[in-house]
Amino acid sequence: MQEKLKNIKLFSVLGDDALSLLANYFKVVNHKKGTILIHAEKVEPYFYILETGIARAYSDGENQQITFWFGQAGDVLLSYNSYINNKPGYENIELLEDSVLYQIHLHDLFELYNQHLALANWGRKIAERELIATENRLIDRSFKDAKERYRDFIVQSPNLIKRVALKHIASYLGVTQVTLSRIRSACK
Amino acid sequence: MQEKLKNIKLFSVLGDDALSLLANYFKVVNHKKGTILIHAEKVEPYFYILETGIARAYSDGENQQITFWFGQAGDVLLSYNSYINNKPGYENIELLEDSVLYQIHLHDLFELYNQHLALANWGRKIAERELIATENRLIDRSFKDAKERYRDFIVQSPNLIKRVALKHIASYLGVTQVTLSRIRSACK
DNA sequence: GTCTACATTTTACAAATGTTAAAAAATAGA
DNA sequence: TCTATTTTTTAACATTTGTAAAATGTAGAC
Repeated sequence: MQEKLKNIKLFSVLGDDALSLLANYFKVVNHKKGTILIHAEKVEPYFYILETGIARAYSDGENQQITFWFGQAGDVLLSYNSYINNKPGYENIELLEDSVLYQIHLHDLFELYNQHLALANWGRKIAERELIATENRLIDRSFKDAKERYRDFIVQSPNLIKRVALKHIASYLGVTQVTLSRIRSACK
Repeated sequence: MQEKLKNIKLFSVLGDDALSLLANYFKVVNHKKGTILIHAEKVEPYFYILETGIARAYSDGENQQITFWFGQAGDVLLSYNSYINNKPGYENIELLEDSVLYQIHLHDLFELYNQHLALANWGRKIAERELIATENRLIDRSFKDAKERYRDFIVQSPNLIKRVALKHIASYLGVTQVTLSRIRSACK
């Protein structure tokens, strides 16, 4: 397991001692495309890292779902409100492809955080990086119009464009599918 | 200093040992209204906690500034990209009132993170909480129209409505000042 | 192949928001 | 208090985006 974890970029900053500790608790799991790994309104007790596959996080509204995050190989999947506050989360996470994941129980992870300094700081950086990315997306919503956001998305996530339904990309970009379709036809 | 820090909610989860460690490095600083405490495009080496006052974080565009965050008493002010990547950040942070702050050098803070387990986990939670708040704001941009976002803002941040210029609130809500003005006059 | 379900595009119209400019109101300093 | 400056509002018009419904495209089951 330790060898497998070593291949994940997220773990590359960790020393062998931290890695071997983690390896004791991580477990490989496989899930089919369409699996809802994390459910909104529930306390979800697992922390996952995606080895292969694609995932999306979304929230349910009255008439629509809003996809606000995509996960790719090496990314962390979890219910942040479960993780931080031990309370039901706001996000569903769906696997958009058959996936292989590494799974650890939050209980174990927190135990490790409280035992191992390097791991606690590693966990800190995971959240900090995600925060910067999210804050930048929020800022882009104001600075850039939908066309620019779509163009940026194509450049920054060419692999997602190919593999993810446009309706999900539309809501990720903050527009309806009709608007995205208009943008796409104007680009031809 | 330790007694002062104890009054900040952010520190309430810390034990006396962690707090006294921190207290050795934190320093009280005063700044006038209008001070730009954190500059975009620069590596900013300090981590601040606001004791009294109000602050806003904004990014500069070609024709406009986008305010994407407000800080109040007890909140953390820093350049996340300086903090995490030791690289120039994207945010300016301006004090909107005369303020009292606690200041610590990032170098010292990281030293503490690498010495003290409880502090490393405390730093983790700071970022995690901010992440949840930011992610929720991003989701709200899609689910709610400007009128709803304004109403929510009034309810959730009544103190900011009173003390912050409407032009800043407009860009925080993701609309122009003209649109916010229309919303406000329709609410009367 | 044909059927079915689902995804995407297109169309026409409606609603929301942006742009620009100007007026009005509020505020800070002298 | 008065002036100068800034903030906020208002107006007219342009643009973007949303909504609903129909048309088209796509993939898999049979």
